[in-house]
Amino acid sequence: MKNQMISKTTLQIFKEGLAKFVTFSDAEWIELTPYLMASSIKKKDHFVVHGKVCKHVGFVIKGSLRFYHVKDGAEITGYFCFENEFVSSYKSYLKQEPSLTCIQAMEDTELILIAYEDMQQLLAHPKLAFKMEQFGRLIAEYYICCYEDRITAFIVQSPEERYLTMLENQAGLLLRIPQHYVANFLGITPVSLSRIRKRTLRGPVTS
Amino acid sequence: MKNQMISKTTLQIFKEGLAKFVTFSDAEWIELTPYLMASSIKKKDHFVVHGKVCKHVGFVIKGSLRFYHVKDGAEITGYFCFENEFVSSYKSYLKQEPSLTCIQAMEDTELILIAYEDMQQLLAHPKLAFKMEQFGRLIAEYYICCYEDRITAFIVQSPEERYLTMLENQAGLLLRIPQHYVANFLGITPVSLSRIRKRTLRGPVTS
DNA sequence: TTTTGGTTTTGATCTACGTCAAAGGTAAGC
DNA sequence: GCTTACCTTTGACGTAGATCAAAACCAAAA
Repeated sequence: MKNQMISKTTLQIFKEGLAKFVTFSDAEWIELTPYLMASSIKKKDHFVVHGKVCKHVGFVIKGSLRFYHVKDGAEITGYFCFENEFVSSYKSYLKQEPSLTCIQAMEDTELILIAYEDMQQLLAHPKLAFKMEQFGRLIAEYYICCYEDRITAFIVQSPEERYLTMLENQAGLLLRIPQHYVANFLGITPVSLSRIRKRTLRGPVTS
Repeated sequence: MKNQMISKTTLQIFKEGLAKFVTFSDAEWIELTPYLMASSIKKKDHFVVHGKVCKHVGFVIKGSLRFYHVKDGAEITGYFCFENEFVSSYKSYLKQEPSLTCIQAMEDTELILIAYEDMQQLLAHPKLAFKMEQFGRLIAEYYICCYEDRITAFIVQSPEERYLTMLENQAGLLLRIPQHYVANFLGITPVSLSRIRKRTLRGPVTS
């Protein structure tokens, strides 16, 4: 993971990504930019590893990442991040405590990072504090909604139903993620997912 | 669900509950109080029902509630709230869209409520806006951490393991919640939970 | 082209959890 | 007390998903 200057187009993508949550004025962007870092992660390298404190929130400019846990020596993938999404081991980042998950790039990935300490400064910044608080609240609320849906799926749906709804709502992702990662994400083994696909006769591309 | 004046002790409990997130000065409390409502819900009555927009966030002063979904005519309980916790059908409240979950009092319950419109006013209030934003952010972040753990449990643990960790970490709750609700919460049927308990020989009170 | 490493599929078998139904328990109400 | 309503346990049995292992597939590297 190495850090560089932020290109103009990268910054533009970031601005557009943030616009869903808050809009900063040009003057505010000038204040904000010094706290941002560009970074790239090569495929298979890690954004954060188990046991280390997650020091950054990232915004994915390009590429993708997966979250996984290690249990009995095996990796279990629990989540994914793609372009225009934020990425962090949230609990670790928010509490600055060791991360339970690993986050690894699935492809060569470009990010904009904000370090935890910088974020604390921004939250106390005379000109930016209010909007940063608002931004933080809206992001957090956004993820609460996502997580709520995901928990509900585990409570009320069978693995097969979870696969089929994923097929309806996020078919694009299925084309981009190795199937055994998807299986973990659904809470089952790769072998079982293969069988579910066979019996439902509905692969991601079937026309 | 009926609303009344807020008693002094109720307000005190609320203040202490908030203190985990933000502390308001006496002057700020004077501004804030008009936006609060006391409310009570009788056992089995609903805080919000499926299909209706959730108009309030509540803070539980006394009592408990359960979240449930209805699937094929059956109720599936997915979450609980107890004293000193916030309660709302978050996605519905935050987006002001129809709720997918029902929230029902498991016991006679007393709450402090903030209506959505009032919250919007507070978030724009000249004196309180900043702290309310901060408060909102911290609450949301708190729930993100809770949800993250819950999702992880579904991904990496078996139902039996989930039960045993619940037994370790939240044994108190098991004494207060009917077992068939706990079963749903763990993602299994009441019959299966009964068998897990038998085979692990570890009920909630075994000494 | 062949090799290699990783992924998906398939087969055989096991088992935890689901389903249905009956029997006990327990607590509230009459 | 008895009744009623609701939980929990138990039994019998079905099934989806897990496990283990082999084969097929596929794409990148040599």
